[in-house]
Amino acid sequence: MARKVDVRLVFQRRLKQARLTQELSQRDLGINAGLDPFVASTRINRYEKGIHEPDMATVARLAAALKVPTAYLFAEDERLARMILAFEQLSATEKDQLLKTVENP
Amino acid sequence: MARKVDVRLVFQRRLKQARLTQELSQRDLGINAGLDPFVASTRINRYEKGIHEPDMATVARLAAALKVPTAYLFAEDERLARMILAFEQLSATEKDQLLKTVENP
DNA sequence: CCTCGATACTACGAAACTCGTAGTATCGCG
DNA sequence: CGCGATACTACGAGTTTCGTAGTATCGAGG
Repeated sequence: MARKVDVRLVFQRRLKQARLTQELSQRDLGINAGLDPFVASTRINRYEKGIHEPDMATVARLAAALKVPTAYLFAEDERLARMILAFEQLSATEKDQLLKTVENP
Repeated sequence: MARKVDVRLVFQRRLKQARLTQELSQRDLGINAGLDPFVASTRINRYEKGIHEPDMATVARLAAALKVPTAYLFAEDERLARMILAFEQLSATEKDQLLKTVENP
């Protein structure tokens, strides 16, 4: 029953890592996500450090600014995280095809 | 730029649907997620109706009670949602194999 | 039709949390 | 060292969620 890595830690890690991948400062990420430029740095910092939790709307805007699906930021399992990113790169038909093979036992 | 279905609506929908799939009442879902039995019904109801937002820790416990990955509850895209559920059913080696094929352009 | 149990839902004030403000600390480089 | 950019934080105000205490609705049985 134990062993559940806190989602908040997962969120922090994925947020920071995705930001660094996009080569954005905390401030610029916040601005790109539509936050007031005067508070962008402060708020992103608090989200990455786990001091505060953003609401869902903010999470979605962050994900958009980071060019990742919102779900990615909550993927505890590393393999699932990679799959989410890879899946997004596929065309609609490729997605359908992949689903067809994976969903059938 | 418009067209972003609110994540909150997605969350509400997936939460409710997953609960019905597990054939749980709002109350029982809350209890299974570790909420005080006296407030379980109230709180789950508010989450499903979008009146309040649960914090991340609560979301994770809800996902566990619903037997879905936390990320699933935030998957805006229907195909991605299905993929997340299907992916979880795979063995470790199957996941690795699938990733290998999908991650290579 | 009417009641009863279970399920779904809601108003209200108290408690908990995030917010903006106004900074300080640290890092990289000339 | 000094400067600009980036990272980080204490504090009170404002917002949000919380528990309490219900009411509304639905479905089956009498």
